[in-house]
Formats: sequence, C-alpha cells, structure tokens
Amino acid sequence: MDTRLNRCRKSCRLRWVNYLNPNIKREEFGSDEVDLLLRLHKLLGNRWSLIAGRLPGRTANDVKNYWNTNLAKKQEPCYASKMRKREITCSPTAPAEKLNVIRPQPRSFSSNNGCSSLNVLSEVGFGEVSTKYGSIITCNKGKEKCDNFVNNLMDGEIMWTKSLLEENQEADAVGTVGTTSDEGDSSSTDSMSSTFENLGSLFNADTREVD
DNA sequence: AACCCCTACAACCGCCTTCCC
DNA sequence: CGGGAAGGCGGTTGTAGGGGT
Repeated sequence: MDTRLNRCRKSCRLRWVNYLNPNIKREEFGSDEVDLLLRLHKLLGNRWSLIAGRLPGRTANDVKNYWNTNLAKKQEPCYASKMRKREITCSPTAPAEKLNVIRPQPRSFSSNNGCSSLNVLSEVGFGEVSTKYGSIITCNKGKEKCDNFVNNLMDGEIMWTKSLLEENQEADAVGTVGTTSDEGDSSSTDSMSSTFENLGSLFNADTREVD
C-alpha cells in the first residue's frame, strides 16, 4: 500500500481546520446554536466563517453543511426536491444572496497603531471581524485607553450578540431584513454602517457606560 | 441479499486577498 | 510597484452509510 498521500498545504490545513482540530464540537447543533445561526445568516448572508466565529467549536464547513442539509430546507421547503431533480445547481443558500450582504472593503492594519486592538480582538474571538471589518472600525484609542478597552471587550462581545439578536427580532417583525438588490455592493455602505453600529459601540466601550 | 434512494459531511475547486521579495 | 506564494473563503462535489423495498 502506498502510504504517500498527495496532500498539499491547503488540504492539510483544511483537514485540520475542519476535522482534526480538537476544539471542534462533534455533538449536534443545539437549539440555541440553531437560533443564533439563523439570525446570523439572516444578518450576514453566506459568511460562514463569520457565523462560525460566533459559534464556539463550530467550523465554517460545519455551519455551511448544517445549513445546507437542515436549515436551507426550512427556509426553502421545495429545495430538496429541486436539488434531487437538479433543477437548481446552486447552493440552497442562494436565496441569501439576495440579502443585503455586508461586503466591507478589505483593509490591512499596521501593528504600530498605538493600541493593537485588532490583535486583541483576534484573541477574544473577533479575529474575522478584526481583520475583515477593520475598515469600518475606527480605533482611535491611545495607549492609555487600551487597558480599559480590553477590559470592556468581553462585556462588549456579549452586548454585541445581544444587540444582534434584538436587532434581528425587530427586523423579523418588520420583515425588512433580507430584501435588497442583487447589486447590493454599491449600496452596502449604509447597511454596513448600521449593521456594525453594534461593533462600533463595542469599540467605543471605553467611552460609555456598560449596561 | 441486492438494489435504489437519500442524507450528512469531508474534501475539492476556483477565486480573491494578503504577504513578501 | 509588480509578481509569485501562501492563506482563506464560499460554492460545489463525491461518497460512505443508513433506510426502505
């Protein structure tokens, strides 16, 4: 038997990230996880890595697979039969592409910005957000504010999630979330800013009271 | 037992971004 | 600044396994 496996770096990384990593949860999605997944998907669209980032122990692939095999059918009941007939070739997540998906411009950050907030964010689980959404996050913290800033991060994360859920509950009632144009990119700025108000408040955590 | 259908999920693919020289 | 390498992501496919007939 030839034991030489033709694995490239990417394959190895993927294997680790999606399967071998001991931090990965193996149990089924709990109802709270499903609920959060639904809301996050409503808000973020098919941003599986971001969604996974809010679900401890879950990988983007896990989330994506779970969505495709479980939740997508609930979102679009006729999906299963369509897929069987190959009437649709796209992912069941296709409807989400109609969402006003937030597509912030990539932005790299220098490490000498006084407060290495993005590194801090990465450490507390905001890695994706910190690297991808830095463009809409203004960190004007001086070094003297960093300690306070870091101290408030965990509270901020809780508040962010809470705000997210509340915001979506309101959106559910109004029914406005998820309706938008195909070429949403060009008009994403407004929604981006509103969507990330919560993140903004997180970053301003050192300047306001924490409820 | 054999076959078919369906489901779940690991893996692959292609594209884009970031990093480094 | 340009180009190649590497990393990361979402979409899609392949396939093992379970259930039904």
